[in-house]
Amino acid sequence: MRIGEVAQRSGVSVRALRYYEEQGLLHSERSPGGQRHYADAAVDRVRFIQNLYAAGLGSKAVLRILPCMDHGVLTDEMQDRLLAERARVQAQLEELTATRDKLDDVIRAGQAYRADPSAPARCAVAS
Amino acid sequence: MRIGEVAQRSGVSVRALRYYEEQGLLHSERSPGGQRHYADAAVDRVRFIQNLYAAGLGSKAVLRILPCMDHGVLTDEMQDRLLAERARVQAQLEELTATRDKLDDVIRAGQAYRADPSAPARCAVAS
DNA sequence: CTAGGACCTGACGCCGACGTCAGGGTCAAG
DNA sequence: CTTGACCCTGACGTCGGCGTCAGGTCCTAG
Repeated sequence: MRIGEVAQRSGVSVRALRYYEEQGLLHSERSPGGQRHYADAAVDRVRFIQNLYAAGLGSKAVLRILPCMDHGVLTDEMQDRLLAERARVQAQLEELTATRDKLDDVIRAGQAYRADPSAPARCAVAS
Repeated sequence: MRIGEVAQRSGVSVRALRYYEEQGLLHSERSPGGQRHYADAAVDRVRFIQNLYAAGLGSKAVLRILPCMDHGVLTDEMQDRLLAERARVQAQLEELTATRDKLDDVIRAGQAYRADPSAPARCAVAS
């Protein structure tokens, strides 16, 4: 499939796909005329890349992680990196959970205030 | 307390605090000489701002959310925004969880390979 | 009174992950 | 063979969240 279809299926822009290739994150075969052609698996790969970006990893970190998806092989160094990134993601998860809960607090406090404006007003900003 | 102490306690840079003020996220009283002075609550506020940033909200979104922390009052519009942002955070949480699990898959597959390199190698890249 | 550490206001720099524009080639259908 | 959709390679633009430097002020201790 060509780049436009990959873009559509994976939900990212054509420009982004070319950027990924530029960064060494995504490979393509070329037609005689120079156009990129991708295997079906590229779509999932792109989605995974997006996930890693969303998890706060930069393209360098992604570049360090992706090879083991290709080979299924894990050097000591790779394993360390993967574990380190896993830890980072886990930490992010916990922070995010706390933030969500805090948002819930604010929402609840506001609703309580709306129900009874004379009640104790301020919501806790406590950490 | 002055800006340096707030910075230290909240774990962000002095520059960042001035930036927050510039964006209308954080208020300070000024000494006669022009130096910023903060209430103790500023530290928690700053941490919360950081959390919201980490949750992927831009300063505009944060600016829309913070007022209700100050007043404890919730207009219809504010409530909608809060709920919307909560939903976004929740979605992020779920994506992140999936990403973490996928990382675990990769790690496990790699370890299995190391234990027995002749075993079925590739790990799943499936969405 | 003086030193030196903390603070002030601009204002420019940076970096990643693309957006966007220009100018031109490719390719399948009719 | 032509058309029109899709694709190509540069190369510059953007935007947020600060970092950093310059040149000057404040304030507290001794």
